[in-house]
Amino acid sequence: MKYDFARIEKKWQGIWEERKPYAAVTGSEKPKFYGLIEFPYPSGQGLHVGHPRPFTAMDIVTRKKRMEGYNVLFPIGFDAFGLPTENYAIKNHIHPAIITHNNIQNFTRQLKMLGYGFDWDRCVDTTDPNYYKWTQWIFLQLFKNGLAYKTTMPVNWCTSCKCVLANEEVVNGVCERCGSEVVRKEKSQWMLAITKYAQRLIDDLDGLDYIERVKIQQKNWIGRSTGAEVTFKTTCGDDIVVYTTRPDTLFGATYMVLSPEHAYVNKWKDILTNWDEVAAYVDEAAHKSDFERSELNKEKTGVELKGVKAINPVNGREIPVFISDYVLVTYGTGAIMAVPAHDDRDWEFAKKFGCEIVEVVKGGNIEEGAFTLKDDTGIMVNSGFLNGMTVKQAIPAMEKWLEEKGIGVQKVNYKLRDWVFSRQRYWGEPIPLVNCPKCGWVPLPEDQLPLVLPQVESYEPTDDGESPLSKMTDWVNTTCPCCGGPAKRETDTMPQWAGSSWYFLRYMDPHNDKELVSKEAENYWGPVDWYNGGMEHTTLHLLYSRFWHKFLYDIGVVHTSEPYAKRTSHGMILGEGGEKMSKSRGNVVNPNDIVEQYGADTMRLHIMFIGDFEKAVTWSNEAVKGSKRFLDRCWNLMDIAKDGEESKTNEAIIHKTIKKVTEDIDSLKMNTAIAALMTMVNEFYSKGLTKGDLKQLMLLLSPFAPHMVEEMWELTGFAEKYGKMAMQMPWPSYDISKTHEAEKEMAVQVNGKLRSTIVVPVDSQDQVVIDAACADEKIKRQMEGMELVKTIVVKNKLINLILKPKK
RNA sequence: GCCGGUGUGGUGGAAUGGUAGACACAAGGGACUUAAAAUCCCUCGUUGGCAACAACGUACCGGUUCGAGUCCGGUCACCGGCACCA
Repeated sequence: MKYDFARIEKKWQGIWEERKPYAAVTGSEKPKFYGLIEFPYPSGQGLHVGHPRPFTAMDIVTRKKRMEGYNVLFPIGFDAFGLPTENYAIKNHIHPAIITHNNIQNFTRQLKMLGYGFDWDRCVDTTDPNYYKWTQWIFLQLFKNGLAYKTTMPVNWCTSCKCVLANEEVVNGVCERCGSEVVRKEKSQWMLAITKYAQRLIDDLDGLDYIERVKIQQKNWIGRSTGAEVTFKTTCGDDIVVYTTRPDTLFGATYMVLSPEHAYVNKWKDILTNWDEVAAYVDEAAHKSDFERSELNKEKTGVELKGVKAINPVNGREIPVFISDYVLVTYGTGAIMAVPAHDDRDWEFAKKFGCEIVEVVKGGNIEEGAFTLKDDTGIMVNSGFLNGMTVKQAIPAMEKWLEEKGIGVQKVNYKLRDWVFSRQRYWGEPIPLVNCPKCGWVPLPEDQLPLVLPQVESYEPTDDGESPLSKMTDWVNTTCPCCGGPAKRETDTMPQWAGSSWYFLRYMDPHNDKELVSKEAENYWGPVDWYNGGMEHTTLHLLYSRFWHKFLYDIGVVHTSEPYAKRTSHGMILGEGGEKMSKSRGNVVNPNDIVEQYGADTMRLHIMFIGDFEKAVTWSNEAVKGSKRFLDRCWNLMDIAKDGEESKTNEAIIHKTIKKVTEDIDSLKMNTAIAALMTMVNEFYSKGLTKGDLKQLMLLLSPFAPHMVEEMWELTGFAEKYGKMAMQMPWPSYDISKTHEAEKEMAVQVNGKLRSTIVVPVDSQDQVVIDAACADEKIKRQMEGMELVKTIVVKNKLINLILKPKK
């Protein structure tokens, strides 16, 4: 009988739909396993070939866990708010909700076509009011706890999306989503105080089983540094506070720089003798985007604030004060002490503006460039009481001195900024706050949630930066929940990252209309045991959701301070030619086509076989055939398998393969697991097999090719015999003593070079092996005129004979 | 510039310090077939040789070791992330 994948896959998908073998039961006696994949954005293009890679891997992991006796939660949902849908709505005049609904249906159909073992009854949709009710609820808790605040600040403004972006959404100065220019714009925005969690977000990484590069990337992004805040007096009476990581170089501070946005610039307006020049520079800087500012880093610019001098606290010297856009207002105190001898940027600036350069760490040539040390062993000079110390000794010495004099304190700084949370767009969760002229920002009472998105005429954002919702006067004008007076609703919406920051909790209890998740369900399922997702989310979704989860932990909603116990990441799938798949290159592979031509099981198997899961791989349509051929060969084994239990002939290969596949699935080495299965099948063909042997193959293959295996399981009578599907059987176990063949081929080296191989009984004594090696014809030839001085035997692997010419 | 990662046949890729190239794809040869597809068998790192075999070979240079793709030091190339963060 031929392997008719189309019929088989349709048949079993129907059976699974009906019998629900993937349903997770909250509170079962079995140990729980919560495997999670990043839920997709239901785009109009449908499933991309990039989706099945992580989905299939976690599907295999969870299928094996089920067979190992775990109560598995493997859920799916849709992260459906977002700009592409909104833009499509604008263009085609269809409501985003309708588009979303259609796209979700299409995705659902495609995901079911691939045979994933999702518990569909727990499917969530972030745009469903029953879902975003709880997104809004969490926002209200953040607000009530002082972690959501509104402030006017320069923000990243995408000129094309007409929308504010978070720092994490700006890549190389352009919008991560659309690639358009991002400019600075002063706007009043809702912010989330993620920086209050910066230290915990770093510290708690240590206890987590995340792949190392994720931890490193998150740490770098949070960017913790330690140093000191030092106060400089000025001739005008105001003190300038700076942040420095190198207080030891204070004697070398020959000038100061404030950022153009520093509050003192305006405050000193009347003192400055060159105000016009200063004002012009400030104005110019204000109109540059962050990108332009850093692009122009070839040449430092700035203006001296004439009329004010600062006083270096260690030597009392008066030093000039500048403004320059190389000092960022958003980091530290927005002001620096410049040490041109030991900082590249300060050196460059000092050369251009003719500032004094004083060497305070010996060893460089400060005429040619700043001497920036890679270690802290440099010796201090020109530094009064620090002279002769190493940098390592000088830092605490100076910190102590500053502290005693009351002019400096130790300080920790982070690069991480608070999260710009509001968006001037329609297709997002409404922010459930009301602005009352008397009471200020007032949260909506929780019993009024969800605050449903109103129907609008046009979703088009405006150039003045107002959300489309602002035109809905009926909706905007409301009454203050606090005093009952007239008030206005917030018209900005939440960013796409909101709904995805907690969705894994909703899966635990998706239909609860009283709480976002019940205590019982959260206690049972939390935390997520294994979360796989893309590296591109490391400093976005992954960081945001850790932050929200910590907050939920603090207010007692969840019982763990971290959401995910384990995090792995998959590599990208590249198009033919090793390039990123894109419509313009015409190298996009549609999973539909592969499934139609070869079947879902081949698609699943091949996407796992293609290469190292963590690395980028190139898709090849040609190579898919090999995976199909393998499944055909598995199927055809039914014709040649003889009746009987597991055979002695195949015992070693079967036990070896069980061991290999078991270990490889746990470490996501699906490619080598499949290679091992292929080797076993090849051996079955050359040595013959029994139904008992085939049974083991079917069980091992079941997570990879579930449709085909269930059909084979039925045809070979095992379904009837056990009254269970193959996927419901226990995972095969191996006996380590049965993984060895009776005889082993061992390599024989002479002076480390392979010269021959011998076959000896497994676990032979060293002397037996050496004797056998010396008796080998090829080795005998090597030994002529030589003397054996040493032997090295690696059990069951090799013998190395060290020979030396005879005297 | 800083932080990660990678470099192995024609291709995708395997190798706890222990027989480099498992497992596949492609290619070539053969069987079956009227023919094609499918299937099955054989060859398949480079050089020399009919062969047995020998020499060379995991980006490059050096080191440690009985033994290095793997460990150490240095160099080059590519990929990803961050980047005027004081």
